[in-house]
Amino acid sequence: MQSAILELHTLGVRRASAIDPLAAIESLGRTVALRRGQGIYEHDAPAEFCWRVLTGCTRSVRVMGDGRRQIGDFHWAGDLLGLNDVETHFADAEAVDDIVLRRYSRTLVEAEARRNTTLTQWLRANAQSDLRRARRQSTLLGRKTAVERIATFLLDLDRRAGGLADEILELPMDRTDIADHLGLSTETVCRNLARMHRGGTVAIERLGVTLRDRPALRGMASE
Amino acid sequence: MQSAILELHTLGVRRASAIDPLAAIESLGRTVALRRGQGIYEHDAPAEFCWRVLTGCTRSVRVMGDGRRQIGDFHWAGDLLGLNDVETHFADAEAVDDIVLRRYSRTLVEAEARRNTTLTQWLRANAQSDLRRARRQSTLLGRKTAVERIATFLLDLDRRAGGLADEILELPMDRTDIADHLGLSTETVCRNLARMHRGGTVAIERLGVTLRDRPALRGMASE
DNA sequence: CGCCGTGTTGATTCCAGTCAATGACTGTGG
DNA sequence: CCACAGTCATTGACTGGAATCAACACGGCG
Repeated sequence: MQSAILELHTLGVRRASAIDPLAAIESLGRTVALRRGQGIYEHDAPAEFCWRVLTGCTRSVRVMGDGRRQIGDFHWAGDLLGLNDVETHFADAEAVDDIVLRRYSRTLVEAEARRNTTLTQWLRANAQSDLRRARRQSTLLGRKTAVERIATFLLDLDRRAGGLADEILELPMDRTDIADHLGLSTETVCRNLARMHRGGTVAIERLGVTLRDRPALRGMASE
Repeated sequence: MQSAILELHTLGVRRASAIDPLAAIESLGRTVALRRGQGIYEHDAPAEFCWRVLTGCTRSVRVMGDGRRQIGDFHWAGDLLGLNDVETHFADAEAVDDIVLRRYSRTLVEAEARRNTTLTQWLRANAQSDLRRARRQSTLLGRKTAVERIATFLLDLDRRAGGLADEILELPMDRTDIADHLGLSTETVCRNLARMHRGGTVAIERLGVTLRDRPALRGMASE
């Protein structure tokens, strides 16, 4: 359990505050490892736990009756999930690759939040930050073209990863996941990546892509 | 200022708690009336105020460089806006029709939130509720067809309005607003409404529509 | 070595967008 | 009271971008 927190601090943690907001209940958490594709929680199930990603990547999926999928968010080391689902979970959560999570009782988090104002404020900020990204995603899904969506997606990942010059940008999720996140088909994702590749904007690697021309990519994203 | 709150309680107020969360600072608010089309605040401007809709309807708009619009949300009597924008506003807000708002200083709201736990909790719940709707909208924009989007939209409005049998469902926004909310063109909105009309699912009225066959509409929405 | 899952590419279809014209109302001023 | 302009809604014709359908390539692994 100590190792979990220590490990966390050695990783590139996104949006993590200097002080761990869940420090007070950290020792009451439990570390869980899952293999790629396994489920973390399911839509409509009681939101008994929330989770912090320690290593790996997860996805939040909403599935329609006929199988159409929409991936709301990917979560990475340091991110929390399930925290903003009131009563029941609002989506399925699944492991994109092999992951390690730390699990906390929501009852405990909420109890702690009632006596710790800082935590409550932080929880609100967390919800607001999720909201901001969801709104940005709406613009992408409602109004952007396929190229714009893909360029935006790559730049978002790049920003999170630190935007290192010629480093390979790892894409743990498969083309279907990317497509379902961007409201496209896998074929359209492939074709546009191929086109960017031919144009010299990106290079397609074994486990990801390398961004060769970020300015061009920013142009394609029409932010 | 008393009249504002009284008036509020005489309206069909959505998601309003029995106790007004902003009661403590209600007397420090200011009532503002705007004509249709006027702006309330602008994207990237400092989020100095938040607002409660007393009468009428507002829209939150994100505009891309080339003019493409995405309307995130419509807000109605009882709804708060601008509350979840941290530091600066994340969208433009405009009056859909003639509206009356009550304006509160965000500094005061935040100050009150620091000493009033109930308010803090409520603010978080507010952000979560906005988030939930934004996520639902993502599924709509990412994966639903034009008919499904329109049917979903109509049923959402209907639910808010109370779902009265043959009452006319007022649509204060124009077709462009609906289109920009659903990620469609005005023509597609028109054509599909016309098709629903021909099929007897809805009737198209002067200032709105009447839902003639809600079960059929629910089928079209594929929720 | 050959299977299987994933990725890529090609051919074709189709839903929704675009362009264009017309119609229905509203409000205004003569 | 009516003519007119302006706005918004509707409908039609055509186009186009992405989806769908269909092979095929490739790498990992039993």
